[in-house]
Amino acid sequence: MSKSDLIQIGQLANKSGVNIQTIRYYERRGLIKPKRIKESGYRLYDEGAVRTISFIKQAKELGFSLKEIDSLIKLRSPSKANCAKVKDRAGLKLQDVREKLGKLKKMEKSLLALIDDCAKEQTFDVCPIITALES
Amino acid sequence: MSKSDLIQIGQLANKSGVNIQTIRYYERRGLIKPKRIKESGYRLYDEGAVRTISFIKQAKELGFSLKEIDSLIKLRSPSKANCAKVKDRAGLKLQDVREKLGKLKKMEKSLLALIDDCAKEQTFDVCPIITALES
DNA sequence: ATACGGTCTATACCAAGGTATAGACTCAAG
DNA sequence: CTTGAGTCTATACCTTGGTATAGACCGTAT
Repeated sequence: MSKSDLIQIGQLANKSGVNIQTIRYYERRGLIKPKRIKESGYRLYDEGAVRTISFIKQAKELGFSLKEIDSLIKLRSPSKANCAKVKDRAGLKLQDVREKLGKLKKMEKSLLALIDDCAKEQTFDVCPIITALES
Repeated sequence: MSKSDLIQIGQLANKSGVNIQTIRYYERRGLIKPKRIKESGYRLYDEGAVRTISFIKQAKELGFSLKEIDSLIKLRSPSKANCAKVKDRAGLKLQDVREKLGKLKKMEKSLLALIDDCAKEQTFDVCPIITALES
């Protein structure tokens, strides 16, 4: 597929596994926009759009809101002019991500422990899953 | 505070930083229940409830739905009878958690790269953030 | 015994993130 | 040149995860 092959919204929806209305909704929210629009009003997208949608889906699964995802997406293509600002915001996002990483690692550990203990047919007074995330 | 000190819903809400209605909502959803209930109907909670609520809050931030969190909580206290089932479900949750971990790590990496490149005042053709999560 | 804050149930409302429908227009195939 | 699938806008509706309010009851300090 060459760089200039543009697809319609239905194909984009298919490729990226979301509803057509959802794509239009993301557009209203400013998360994505078509490469170009025909005179008829038909939206035309490039391959990058598939990646953007799949990014949105995954970031959502990681607990980011559409607003946060928007600000992540907008970090793209920093120029000299906005580089400092982008760097700051990327730093903030990095903190978020690392916090989430820490919590998930604790959760992973406790699930492993649970599975292990279970194998030994043990029981617990205190739930190891819940205890895992104590600050 | 001794083991038998029970607190009222308002205190629980305060300690765990959520709304009183939210606690009652979680109860309706089966995520939490009071240690005991007075004849007056007043709910009384132990310290474990604070931990449960804080677990729910954190798991939500990690992108788990209340339904998923419910099933995580219900993994607690496996007995010989249900141990095999608990082990299976813990295994499934572990997969979820590891997938999320992988994605977050990619995100962390690309944020670091972004910050680094930004420091050198570079620009990009393709957004490194979005590219990061490609499967 | 009364006042005042906490709690109860029930019900209504809210925001985020979609999803569905109606009615009109587009476009490619026959 | 029509027919059927795809798309358009606009609007209404839905689910999840809460939050607020009303009206009644509880509990304790004065």
